[in-house]
Amino acid sequence: MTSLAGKLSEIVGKAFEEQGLPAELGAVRVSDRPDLCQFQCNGAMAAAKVAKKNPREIAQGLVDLLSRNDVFAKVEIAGPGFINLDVADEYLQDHLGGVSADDRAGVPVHDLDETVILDYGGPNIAKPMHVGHLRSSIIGDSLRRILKFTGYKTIGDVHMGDWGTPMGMILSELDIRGHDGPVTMEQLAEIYPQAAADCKADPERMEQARAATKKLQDGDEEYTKRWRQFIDISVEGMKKNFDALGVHFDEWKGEADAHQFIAPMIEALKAEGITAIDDGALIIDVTQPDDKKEMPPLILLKSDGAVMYSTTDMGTIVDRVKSHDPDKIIYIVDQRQSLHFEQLFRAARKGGLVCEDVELTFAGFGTMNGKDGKPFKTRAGGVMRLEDLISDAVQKARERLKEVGLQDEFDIAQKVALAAIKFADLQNQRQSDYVFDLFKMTSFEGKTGPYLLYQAVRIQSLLKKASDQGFEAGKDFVLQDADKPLALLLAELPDHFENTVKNYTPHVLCDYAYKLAQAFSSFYGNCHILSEEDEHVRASRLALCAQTRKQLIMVLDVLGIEVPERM
RNA sequence: GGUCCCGUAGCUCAACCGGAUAGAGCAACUGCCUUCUAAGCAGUAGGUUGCAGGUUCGAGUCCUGCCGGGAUCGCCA
Repeated sequence: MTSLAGKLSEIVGKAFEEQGLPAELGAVRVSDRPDLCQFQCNGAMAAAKVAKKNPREIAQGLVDLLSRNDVFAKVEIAGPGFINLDVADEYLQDHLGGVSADDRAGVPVHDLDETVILDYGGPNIAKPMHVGHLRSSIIGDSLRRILKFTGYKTIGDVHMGDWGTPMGMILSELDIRGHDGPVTMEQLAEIYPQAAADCKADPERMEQARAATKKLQDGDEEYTKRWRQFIDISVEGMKKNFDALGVHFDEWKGEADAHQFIAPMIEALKAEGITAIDDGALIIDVTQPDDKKEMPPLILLKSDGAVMYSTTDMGTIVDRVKSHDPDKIIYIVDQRQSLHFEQLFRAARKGGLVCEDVELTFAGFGTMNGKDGKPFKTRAGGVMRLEDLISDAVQKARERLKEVGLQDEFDIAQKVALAAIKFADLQNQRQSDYVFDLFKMTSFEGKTGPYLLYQAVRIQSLLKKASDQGFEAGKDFVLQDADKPLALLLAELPDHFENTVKNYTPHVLCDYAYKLAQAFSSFYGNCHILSEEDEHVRASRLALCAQTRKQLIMVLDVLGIEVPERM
């Protein structure tokens, strides 16, 4: 199944073909002038440009053909050569009947049995999770849900930072302090920043950290034991955070898990003759003849022989190909790492780590800035902890629940709070930076997650009342003029889904969900539903409500947002 | 300095392949809870899309130049 615009595109495309024009030009889209028509096709103007003909003449030929089709209630030419279309009520009603009978609301299934690995979250060992981790986690988890719904086999991997120099910083700091035995999360949270600051300030201290890193990577028994311990304790904390966010992973791997693949990989790359030694480091040149910009080489081994993130990222690709044979690997990582990923992808292809037909995508996200336009910091200069943000939002939600006379239910407050946080983040375009605003993120009014929940909950309540009165939603639609905006919007879902999947942009679905909720709220305010006298109209409107609820829940679900029973 | 990204209403952001009258939310103002949840609805106001050219029937979107901001440019991730 497809969207209504999709169906119309096919019909209009055929008309183009009959006129000896390419079918693609028959693409129909939702009109951006709803006052004039429901749908528009701009292809006649494009065709005219190529054929150097009068666009209105071309449009006229198409209009003559299309007017004979009883799918359309109106076909007319406007302006320079727009073809404006209205569908017949019966056609819209039939289409909607099909949508409501489909448990996917018309969203097609991608059934090629393809596997996609998503790399998101990326928390670091020994650092408490802060709001900076939100974007990767939330966008990644949402993309995982979206692709899963679309029909891919999905694997979400947290890909922890657990094998680089920060590990050496911690281990050497423990040595300096003479610390023996296990460390607690609290100790770690104090030790790591101290070590990092010292290393930054003192090159000699940094050398110690590098040496410790190398020693760990070489398998030193004592270091490995300690490392294992603080990894375990860190992961425990992370899981708590991700659980609180409702962010799911299928794999809890990290950089260290790539270690076993690295030595053989490097041997193979050397054998291929694509490596070189430069300043003591082992590198792969990834420049290409048509490069306009400078492209630094990818470093496989540092001059001291230790591995770094470029190495583990390569090894991780080997691991992923071996264990899952993926068709796509998508990285949801800070935009600022784009150069690294370009180098990585080039090196991986050059070294034959992945086949040509495996898609490697860097789905970068923008930086979370403060109101000053610089990367977000709290007033104290630190970063806001994730758990503080969540408890803040939950607290506000509980107060709100009390205000509106619902007894304080933690479950509802939790759902409202998470909806607010997640929607506030996801509605931003993935690629661009955005301003972190605590107030906005914990707001429940306007274009927010709770607004969407509220509309869904209203529908639930309405449907319950209806069934209490013995009214049922109909299977057929009998649309009045006041019902049509909502009905037409319901028929758009597949297009927005497609757009989101193509570009990995959840904000497109956020926007759609919001528009749908808005259209419903307007409909709800303008139309009698339960008190509607005509039973066919009433049943049809109940069906519209039910369908709106279904689609809202469906979209919110792939955004990682749960709807409470009431609020 | 090289490369890349951004500049849209007072603020935060949309605008699918170049389409018609550039849309939302917040903040401001005016109405609406005696029919279904006011976390809401209806409405008013707010714009030379940074500036100057160009391409096009048509430009926020493409091209050139300029101004302003940001990111990045080998052993950190």
